[in-house]
Amino acid sequence: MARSQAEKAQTHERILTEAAAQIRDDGLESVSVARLMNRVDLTHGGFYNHFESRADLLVQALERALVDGAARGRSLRGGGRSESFEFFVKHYLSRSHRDARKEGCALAALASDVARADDQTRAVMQDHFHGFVQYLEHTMDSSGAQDDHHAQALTAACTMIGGLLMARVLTDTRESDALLKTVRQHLTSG
Amino acid sequence: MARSQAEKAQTHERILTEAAAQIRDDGLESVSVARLMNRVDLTHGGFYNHFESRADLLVQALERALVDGAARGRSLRGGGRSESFEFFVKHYLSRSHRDARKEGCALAALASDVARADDQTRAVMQDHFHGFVQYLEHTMDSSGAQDDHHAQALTAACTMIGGLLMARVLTDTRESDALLKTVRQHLTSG
DNA sequence: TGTACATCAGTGAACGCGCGTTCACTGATGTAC
DNA sequence: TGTACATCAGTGAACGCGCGTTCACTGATGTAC
Repeated sequence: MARSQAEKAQTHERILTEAAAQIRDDGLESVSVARLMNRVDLTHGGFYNHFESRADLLVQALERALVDGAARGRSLRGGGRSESFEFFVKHYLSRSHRDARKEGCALAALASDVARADDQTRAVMQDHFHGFVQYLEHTMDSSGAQDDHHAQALTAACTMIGGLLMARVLTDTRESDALLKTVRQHLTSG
Repeated sequence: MARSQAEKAQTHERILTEAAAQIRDDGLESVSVARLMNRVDLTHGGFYNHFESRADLLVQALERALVDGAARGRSLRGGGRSESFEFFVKHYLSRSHRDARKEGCALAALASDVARADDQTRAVMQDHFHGFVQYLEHTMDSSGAQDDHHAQALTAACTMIGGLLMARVLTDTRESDALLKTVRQHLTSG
């Protein structure tokens, strides 16, 4: 039942993509090797042809989750001239983003998990957090204001991540919607 | 080896306090019944004299973690007239709070975990989030400004939780310190 | 106050289960000639 | 192009282990008389 090299690469990709979705949906610790392999229609033994260990997979899946989450944001902006801070905030703090954990920003989905993880894992998220802040700063630079854009971008990033997280915590949909709206308005009014 | 009723209450308390510290330090899923009981110098069988199940314990431990986290903030304020927004933000976004997950704010420690938990669990955190926002609003009401304090308190809460979380993610201590300082200044300059 | 007894907090063996990982095996792939 | 063979992706049984939960047991507690 061997497969070609191209097929192996595809399999690797499928495992990683599934794991990345899984950890955003249910946390780093929710991944079980056998269950993960079943979801991509394979048996568990083959896992070790692709990854050294479960821990190795988790680091790679976190990286992938962060990339996928950022890519989703990028796809929204498309080719148009929609790279405004307001546009980005509006989509980041939207009901659809709140309700799509599996496809959404991995910074928010996994912040608490990674905050208690080892250095290697935190370093992966740290890099992507830098990218997130830099993008925000970039959208601000094209605006006219003169203030310290880095400090503003850093704070906005924390507000957005915290806001999305708390919107996902609230059980009352109306209240969660209201939180998103309030935070959105606060960020785009200043 | 039976114990008096007073001793039972003490045991219950010790289990709950230990579990509350444990989940803030290492997440809801990190609790194992046998390990938890060992940490309070008991054997695992006795656990079910105190809790219906592990899931039951986790809900109660979350409640306790949130209460303990809030109590820690309250103890800082002491009896003095230190209930200013600035004072609270300064301590919430401090290095010592960042480095004391076990004793710190459970909203930040468990936000991602709870965001993906069941309704009952999320409702527990929701209640405490309300309390957190109300306290912030209260500290603002004593200030002179006229703006919408509820909206400001809600946004500040998200910024503080997101800021503390990301400070814990960053592996570079200097950078983490700088993040805390930047967010602190941003919150207390407006 | 003293005795007889029901209660029940805590013990530790046992249960069935899913976990991460290993490994002998299979058969298609892809290379050497 | 055709044949012989090494490689290696994927299979599935097996491993030892820790998990949550149950239960018969123990002996101090605390009540009834």
